[in-house]
Amino acid sequence: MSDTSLAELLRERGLRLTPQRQLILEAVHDLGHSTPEQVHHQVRERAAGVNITTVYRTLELLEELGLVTHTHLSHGSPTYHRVGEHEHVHLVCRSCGTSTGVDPAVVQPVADRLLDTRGFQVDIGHVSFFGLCAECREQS
Amino acid sequence: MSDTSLAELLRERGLRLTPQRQLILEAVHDLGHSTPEQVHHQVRERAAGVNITTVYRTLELLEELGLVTHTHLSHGSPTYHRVGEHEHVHLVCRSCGTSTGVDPAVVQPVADRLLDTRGFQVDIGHVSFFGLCAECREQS
DNA sequence: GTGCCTGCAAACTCTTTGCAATCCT
DNA sequence: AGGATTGCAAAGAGTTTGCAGGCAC
Repeated sequence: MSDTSLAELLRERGLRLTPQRQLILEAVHDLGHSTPEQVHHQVRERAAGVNITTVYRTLELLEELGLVTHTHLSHGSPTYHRVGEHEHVHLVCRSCGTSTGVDPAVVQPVADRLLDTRGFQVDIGHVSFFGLCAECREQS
Repeated sequence: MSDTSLAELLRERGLRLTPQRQLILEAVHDLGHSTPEQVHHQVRERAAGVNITTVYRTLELLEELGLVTHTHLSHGSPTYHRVGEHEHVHLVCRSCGTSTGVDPAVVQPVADRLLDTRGFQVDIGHVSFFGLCAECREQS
């Protein structure tokens, strides 16, 4: 069904449905959150010829279409994930690097307050918190 | 006084106090939040010969010493700022790119809750929210 | 004097761009 | 057929590393 909506969204704009675009969208859905390089790897398991350049261009396109979004976590690379029901807040551990998701409802009160006091509309799907996860806290 | 603590921290580790290190720390303090390149520019106004490499190495060192921290905002480059009283949460507008600071107390309740429910200790000095600022919301 | 630091240049990673060939519609 | 799309290679940002000379201590 995501393929259907992809095809429709593309057609609306006079763009084309290609195997690469289907595979890349599928990879983002399957992987949860992932960097362009991780998406590339995943896609290559199915279709070896797909170029990293195409991954970048397609992720940008999918973002314009509103099918995926990206967030900047700790290091350099952005991570992409699907748009939709499963939006989440990232908890990124600065020690071990792992990233877990929590229900965005947790930050809703803060988002509401910032909208009231500052007029700033927080994008709840893009929130990341850095810090220390439970395991790493125990070790130190 | 920050110079004093810099000197002490360095000496404790057998490291040396150099003009570059003083200038770079000062630049971070003066600039608020800034990228390595911005720090480099600021430092160069006082001492033209300082190399960008040194800026990178020194920022990393200052972070180890606990004098500065960095956050990843929207695009590629990280932004550094001093550690201390003036910690703040960043509100980054995805439309115009501006970044404003708010009192971290705003997210304290969320941080507390995440510590309770997940054991995750949020680093309040590193929080960034993406979204739309008041001005950009009006325009659309 | 010792060895930490710096500057320079080159290497590296991640991402973008130009262009000709290819493929969707 | 016709123009969007891809792959390849090269160019670009941003960052890191190696090494020889210089400087803090």
